[in-house]
Amino acid sequence: MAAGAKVVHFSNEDDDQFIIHDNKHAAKRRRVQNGVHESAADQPNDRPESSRPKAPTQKQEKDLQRKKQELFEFRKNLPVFTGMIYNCVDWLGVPILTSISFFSSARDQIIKGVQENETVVIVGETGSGKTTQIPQFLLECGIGSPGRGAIAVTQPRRVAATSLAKRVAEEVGTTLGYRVGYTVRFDDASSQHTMIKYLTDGMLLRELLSDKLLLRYSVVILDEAHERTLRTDMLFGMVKEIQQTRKEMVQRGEKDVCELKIVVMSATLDAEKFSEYFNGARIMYVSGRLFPVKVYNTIEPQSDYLDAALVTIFQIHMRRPKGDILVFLTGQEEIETLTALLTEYAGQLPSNVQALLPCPLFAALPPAQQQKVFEPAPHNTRKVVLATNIAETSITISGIRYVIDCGVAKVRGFNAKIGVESLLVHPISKSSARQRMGRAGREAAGFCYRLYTEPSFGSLEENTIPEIKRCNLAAAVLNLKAAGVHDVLHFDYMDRPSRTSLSRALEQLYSLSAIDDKGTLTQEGKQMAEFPLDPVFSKVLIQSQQYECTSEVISIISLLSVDSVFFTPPDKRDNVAEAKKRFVHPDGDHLTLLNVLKSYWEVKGDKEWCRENFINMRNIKIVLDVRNQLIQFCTRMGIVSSTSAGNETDNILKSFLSGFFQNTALLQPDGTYKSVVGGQTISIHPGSSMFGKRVEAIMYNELVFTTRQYVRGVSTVQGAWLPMAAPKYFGNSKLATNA
DNA sequence: GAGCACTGC
Repeated sequence: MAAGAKVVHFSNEDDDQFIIHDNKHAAKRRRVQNGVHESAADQPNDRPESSRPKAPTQKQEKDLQRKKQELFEFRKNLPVFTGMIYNCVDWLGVPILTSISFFSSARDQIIKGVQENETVVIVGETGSGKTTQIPQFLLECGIGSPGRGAIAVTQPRRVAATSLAKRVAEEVGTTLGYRVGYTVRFDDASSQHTMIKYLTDGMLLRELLSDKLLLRYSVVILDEAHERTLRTDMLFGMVKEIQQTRKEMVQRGEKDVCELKIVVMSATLDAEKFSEYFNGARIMYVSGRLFPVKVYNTIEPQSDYLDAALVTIFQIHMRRPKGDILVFLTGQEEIETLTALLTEYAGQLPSNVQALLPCPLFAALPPAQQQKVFEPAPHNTRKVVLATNIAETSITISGIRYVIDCGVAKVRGFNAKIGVESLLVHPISKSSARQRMGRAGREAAGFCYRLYTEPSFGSLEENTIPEIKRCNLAAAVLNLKAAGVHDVLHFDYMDRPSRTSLSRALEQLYSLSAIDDKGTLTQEGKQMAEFPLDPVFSKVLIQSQQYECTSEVISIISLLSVDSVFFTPPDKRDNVAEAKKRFVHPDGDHLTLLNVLKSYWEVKGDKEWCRENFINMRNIKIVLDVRNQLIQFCTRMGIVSSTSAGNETDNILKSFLSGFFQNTALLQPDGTYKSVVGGQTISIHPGSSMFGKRVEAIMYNELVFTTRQYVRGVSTVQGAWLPMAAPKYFGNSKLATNA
């Protein structure tokens, strides 16, 4: 390689490399001061209003039928409709035709498959139409019917559930919420007439609490099963058990019960694992509609993938035909750094070359700016989307023909032994790398540039570790107990969490008095499980009655349920810090957050005020939704939600301490803080109002290890409060005697 | 002195 110049060499590439001057120093992770964000406050997020679940009028009926007919022309050409169904694939994933496949359509085979088997695993690539069509097939053949029960289709994400329901309602020819509908948090477009219901997996878990055998459904379709979210994994175990129970009930001749069909849908080829778990369920493969993607790996390992990404972007830009580029990076900071560098270099491009438009994309970005990613690039311009993992599953962008994959991602972890969460950069799995690659082949043949060598790819884990094995299970275990699963240690998990992790969750629930020493749910535990909250928050909310500050506690819990009520454009960090100071309460973040909400109410949510104070309007709206929902739950459970602490703000903090007594730290003589549980040195996150302050004791909302053990959501507490907050926990400790 | 992947009830 020439001195002072840098090229990234990929496998299979021809030799004419585009060379730009070595920018290694420029690419260092410096904080970018001149970002590209223009407006501070985002646009209000207008959540689509659910249509009222009514039967269509005669006129509507006519329009609906016309639309249905139009859509049918498209539907009938989908692979899942008339394509091939394969019973098996060879080791490369290439389908092997079997004789049955030739005699009937894919549709008929799928129907037959579900009719003849209690559980079916369907593997289909993106574009096969499985998620929209299969529920309709099952409705048309009568497996889903008013007599037998409805069809539930679970999705890991809200947007997917709502948009799929809208589409399928049109295809079926019904008004949304009537025969086809959806149920997600804060938004329900379903009725007793709904036969196909799309819902988030979390929502089905909640329905399980009141309908323990899911009797209103005859089929449960678990979609996107390969993602292995915590909730999908919990559903696996629960529906498997329910299926067995209902089968036995039918065999005993009980009335008003039919067997439960389970359909597991997955995009990847790990179907054997699902099949094995579901007692050898039948596997069916549906062909998809993905275009081929040519993969390049670097010849040498890259020490700085950000730098390598920058060079690769220009290599593609100068030498490859039209088509937008999607770059996978790990986080906001990297994205902002690369956006700035790209803007800088793009300005130096010769005038005969098309322009380059960087578009950052990450979850914390305000919706108005996320929207820019979807707008087609201006004439003679190539769009470069710089994204986190959000573009791997949650957001699909059209026009992408080139993917650059850095091979790493930030992953949430949980060390059950010491009970600490972490957020660290980790190599992705092969399946994740394939998923990223596939983003280049959705509309035409594409190209994927991996910024790591082929042997490195070979050494990656096959699949991402399921979430259930790397998170705090307290909420999940409480949910299981409330749904009637007493023995959570021997529950039928597809991937069993470690014993340490389960024990820790049980211990935590015991310390919160949610379960007794036999592991049985207490009265308080039952109440805690009702709330759509982490058990710790539920505990605080229940305890707030004694401290007479339920109103404030509900507000603060709602505020803590979003990442941040502020929005920080990269070039306005100082201004944001300045704005935050206006709300600071000397006792810390809990009461500071409350001040933000109070101020927001005082100005009645004025948009200009929000802009001036860098208030994240999308998140404030979520806060208000959560708050309203919590008030509703309180009313239902006989908790007076309007009780206010007035000026007794200590009571608010004492309430929080009754749940968060384990999340406390004491000031050491050297000025650092040491956690009460575990005795670790922790640092207050720079985003906290308590940053740099020294007080006797602090309580924090969360502890996450990134570059250090950082605590966020921090407030001052008095050491003397600790034994009062958790007598069972601190009763014999030194702290209690000192106090 | 200095920083927060993504979902969901």
